[in-house]
Amino acid sequence: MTDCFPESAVSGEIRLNEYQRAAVLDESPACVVNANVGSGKTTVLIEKILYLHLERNVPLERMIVLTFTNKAADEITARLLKREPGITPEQVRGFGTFHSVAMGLLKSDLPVEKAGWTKEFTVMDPDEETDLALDLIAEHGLKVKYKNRLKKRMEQEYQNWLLGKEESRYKDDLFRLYPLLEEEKKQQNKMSFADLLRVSTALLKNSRDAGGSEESRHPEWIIVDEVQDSDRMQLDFLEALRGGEKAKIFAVGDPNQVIYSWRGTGDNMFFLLKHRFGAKELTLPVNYRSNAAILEAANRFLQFGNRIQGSREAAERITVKNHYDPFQEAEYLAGRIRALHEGGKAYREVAVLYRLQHQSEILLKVFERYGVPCEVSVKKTWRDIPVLNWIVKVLRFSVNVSDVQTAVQVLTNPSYGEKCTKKKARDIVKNPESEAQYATGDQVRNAAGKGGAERLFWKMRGFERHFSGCTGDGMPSPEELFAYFELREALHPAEESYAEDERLVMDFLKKLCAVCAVRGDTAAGESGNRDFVKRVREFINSSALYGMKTDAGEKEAEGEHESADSSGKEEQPRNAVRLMTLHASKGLEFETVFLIGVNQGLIPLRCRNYEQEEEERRLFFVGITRAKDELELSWYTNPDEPGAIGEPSRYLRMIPEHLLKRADVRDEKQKMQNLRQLRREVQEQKRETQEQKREAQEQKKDEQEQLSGGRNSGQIRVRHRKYGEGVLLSEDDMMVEAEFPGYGKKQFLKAFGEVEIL
DNA sequence: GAGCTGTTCTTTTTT
DNA sequence: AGAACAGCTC
Repeated sequence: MTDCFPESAVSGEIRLNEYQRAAVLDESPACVVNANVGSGKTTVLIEKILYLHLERNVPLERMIVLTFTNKAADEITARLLKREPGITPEQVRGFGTFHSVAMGLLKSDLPVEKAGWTKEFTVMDPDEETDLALDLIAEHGLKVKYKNRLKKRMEQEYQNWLLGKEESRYKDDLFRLYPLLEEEKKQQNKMSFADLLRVSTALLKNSRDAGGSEESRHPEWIIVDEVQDSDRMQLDFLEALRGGEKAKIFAVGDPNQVIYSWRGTGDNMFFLLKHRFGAKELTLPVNYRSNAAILEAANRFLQFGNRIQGSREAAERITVKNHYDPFQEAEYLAGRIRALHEGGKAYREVAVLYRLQHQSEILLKVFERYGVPCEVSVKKTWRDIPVLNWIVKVLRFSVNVSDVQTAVQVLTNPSYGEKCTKKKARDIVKNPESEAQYATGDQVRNAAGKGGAERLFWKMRGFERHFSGCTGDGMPSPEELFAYFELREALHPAEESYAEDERLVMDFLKKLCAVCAVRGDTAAGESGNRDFVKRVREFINSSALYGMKTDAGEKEAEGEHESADSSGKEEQPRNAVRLMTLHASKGLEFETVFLIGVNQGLIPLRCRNYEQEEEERRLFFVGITRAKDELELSWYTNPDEPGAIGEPSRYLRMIPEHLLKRADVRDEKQKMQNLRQLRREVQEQKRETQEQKREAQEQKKDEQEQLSGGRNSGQIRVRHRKYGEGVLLSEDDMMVEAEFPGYGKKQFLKAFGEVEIL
């Protein structure tokens, strides 16, 4: 029992401890591995897959490997490929996030028609579902409370609705909205993220109950990473996928790292899964990451399982520092990190963690001033880049002409394409003149005389017809696509941003064409779509789930030009200090970690109930266990945070004194002078962002007004006894809206006769 | 709409 | 604790 894992092809140079080995070799029908923090969880997963594949002759195609995030999915395939370079993409088709695997099943294995969609369905943006819901609320005159928080509400109460509850807890029409929304999504042949899971689960169950399940439909093995992060729907999906007892299930997770239960159900999914599948529980108790002091502290915060065993000798104590306020601390950190760097520490091995997103603002500003390279971990995808967001929508409608919502969004975009009101866009989209003319291509020609909006609409409508013949060598080039949609005009060449927009769009189209071309070569045969349109649809769908990486955000990196050619290669993390929230830090590790703002009222953040407090405690646990060698915790005498008080967090008292090294940083008068200026700047910046937010909100309001009431563009003057003369903005049966210089927009009930139209 | 009172939420984020 | 919203009356 003490010998190492057999040095066969399976283990190669990898050495596993006895617990890891037991997990790899276990073949119970269901097994959950309680993997302590830093215990080599992913290694076990990889070795398990290779063991099953190479030793037990389970084809990779018969395994489903599920992760919660794309990042984790990428890591698994990358590590697998490193061990076994011969593995093809075809073999790991069943590897991915819950959502992408569900989509794969719906596209190629399950009878999605039975649920009301067709195989050509597309995937919705999360925001789009909220927009669609708002349209339906208006259309059907539904009464729904808290409309501005609709997205959150819809997510939260969706489960209840699925469980057959009749009414929302707010006693409004929300539960009448769900069926309407579902019907509309079927009409427009598109699915939300939740639909992908829900519908595939239902269809899997259905096919099993029908008894006509072919063997191939059920995998031999289902392997799940980070199960503690899954929700009820994902558990249902697993159960359906398992198809009774046909597949064996192996799941890895850590109940002590549940930090997202606020968005799912309150239960700890690790134990829920264990009980639901009657799974055998194994543990991985040995931590390979942190030094002895950090682990001993972490053990005080363990909520489930036995203590974490360390693998390293005792070392440095944990530093606890008291700073006057965030500004003073930022300055201290800048100096401290620079010193670390001069001592040979790589910036990328240093992380600053905090509870709230906006705590990064001060750090960013001060670090910049002191020349400490740093990066706030917020990933950029095409969704954050307006022009790409638009072009994706153009393509989305082009490959799914039922998706009228997207068509309207494309046509009404204020920055791209010809300006078009929502009303007009709806007319164009909802009453496409004669289908026969469109079929002959006449519409596109006729539209030449009409507005650009109509032209673009017919281009999108005609996309499938125009490119349907394209296969193999006949694939269109990015330039052809650019020309087809007449993007030169649509992107507004007169605008300052045109050059950049054109570059972004061309890069995107190049990527699209490259992927479409490759897909055909490697995946020939039944699953290889010979048809260009089909491939574009596939690309657009997977990028909806994947949030496709863009190189756009990378340019901001410092003055020095890094490798000019970043094409193809995965973006490499810049050598910079990482700033991130505790949540974002999960799964990462750093040599040196600063955890800031460990004040009562911030860590833990004010809690409503005991469960919330427990989750805050797990969050703190996750934070301190990111550190390998050096951990520094700090609290403020004068925290800026509302709700936080100038006392150390009670979590600091939970760490035994002999593990700590206390050091207070007292104010230095001279530095305070320096900081006053900064403080002013940051406050100004805050005001600015607030203003921007307000403006954005007002713009949204304007759009809505434009939609509801016909806007009067001719300047009609009005008079009011208090506000004087103003301009009429809009008017309907009940209301008059006017703008008065010095008073802004005002609305009046017509019945009161307060305003006189001149 | 304006103005009032009472209620609810505020943070963390992935697909 | 304070903002944002719902629902009421005028």
